[in-house]
Amino acid sequence: MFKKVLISDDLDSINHGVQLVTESLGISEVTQVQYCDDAYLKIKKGIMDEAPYELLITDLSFKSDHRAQTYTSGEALIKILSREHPELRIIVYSIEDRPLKVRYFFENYKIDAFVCKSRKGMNELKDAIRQVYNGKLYLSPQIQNSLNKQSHLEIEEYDVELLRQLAAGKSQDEISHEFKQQAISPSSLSSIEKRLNKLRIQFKSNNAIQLVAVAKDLGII
Amino acid sequence: MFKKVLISDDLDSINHGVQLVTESLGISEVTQVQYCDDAYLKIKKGIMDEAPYELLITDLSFKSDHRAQTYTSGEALIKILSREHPELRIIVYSIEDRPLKVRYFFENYKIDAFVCKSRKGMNELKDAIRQVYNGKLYLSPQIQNSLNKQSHLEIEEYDVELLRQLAAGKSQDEISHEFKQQAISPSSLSSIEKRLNKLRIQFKSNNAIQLVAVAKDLGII
DNA sequence: GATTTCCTTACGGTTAACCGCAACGGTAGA
DNA sequence: TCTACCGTTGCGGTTAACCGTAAGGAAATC
Repeated sequence: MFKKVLISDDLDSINHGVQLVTESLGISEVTQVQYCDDAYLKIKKGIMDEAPYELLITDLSFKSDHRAQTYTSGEALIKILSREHPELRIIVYSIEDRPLKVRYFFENYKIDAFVCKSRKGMNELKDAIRQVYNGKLYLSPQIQNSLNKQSHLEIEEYDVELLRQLAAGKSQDEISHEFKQQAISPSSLSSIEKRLNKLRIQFKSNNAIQLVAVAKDLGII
Repeated sequence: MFKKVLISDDLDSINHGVQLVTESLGISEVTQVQYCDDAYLKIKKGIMDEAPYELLITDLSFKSDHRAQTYTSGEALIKILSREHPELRIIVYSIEDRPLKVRYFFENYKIDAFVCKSRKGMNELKDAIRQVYNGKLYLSPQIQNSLNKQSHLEIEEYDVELLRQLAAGKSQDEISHEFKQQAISPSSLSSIEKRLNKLRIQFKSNNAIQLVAVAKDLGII
């Protein structure tokens, strides 16, 4: 089993719950932090001391407070760590359960497990730690279909940007000008209309208002 | 100190964290549940057995799953309990920290404390239990200004319904008919236009699309 | 090299949203 | 009682969104 594990979650209640899980697995050295920056520093220090952490269990969302932070989210932390220390195993433990988001993390950052905080989250986390220790990936049962569905795959970065601009209150005409200026293609008003029409059909929406609402529900924007 | 306490939170990690707090206060009989319906039944049973729970510590948001529930949220649970058993002390332990929401619970349900899940949530919860035991109210420091009513900007139920209908893809004309049918006043297209205009100004939105996006971000819908 | 296909763009017509103005009715205060 | 005020409703004009169609161009296919 892992010997040295780092737990990173801003909520103290959760941190204690996770610590309970690691202890039940007989992991000797477990450290808790409540800020992503602290997690980063602990991991760096572990490597310098030649006693590196083998596993990071981290939340995604961290409330900001008076302490200024370099890494303000679990994603930022995972991003830098997965690049600088690809040998570090990472388990995401989050309330997030939208398939698109889950897949995003596996595809972009090579995480080892994604466990959804839930009624059975602690048991799932225990399973996840075991699986990851054996070199396997782990996904909470409720999101196990997240990795192979291509239904959401059709959304491009362009569409996301379009939806973001809409949600920001821009008119289609303004977006057209914006895209022309940024040399984003296609940029004509007509193309933007057509693309939005496609998205409306895809997401079964009556109009742009509902479209943005649905996109927000799905975590696309 | 309290002798019999009920903890209600769907996340097992949190439940364990809260249990740790109650144990540290020397509370002998602590029960955990993960569904609001279970909380309601336990409390009813306690009264029937003439060994009632003195304190309920509950979350607000509960994920729904395969189990059909009568009470699907902490609010529904608190609503019924505060009416049927006003002698029961209630502490809300939630990630919610928006002043309007916090004040809403104090004004409508006579809760005894509102503790925000946070980095220091467990300590605050401990303080809250002590204060409530001494017959006082408790508020997490970060929301202590929530109770003074400064905000005339309060959103009415009517506005929320309007925004929901918009987000569901209804046109203003359709909403007008809908409201007429349900005898919701005002229902004229003109009034709906005017109300939406007011909301747009209030939330600094350019159009209905951005308005719905902002409302979703704020958790209004 | 010609044809097909896909994408971008343009344009006109229809519908819905947005905006200001004014009329109506209920209410509270003079 | 009169009047000022406020919220609701109706209406006309302007703007933006929506929708179908078609022209133009690039890449792909044959």
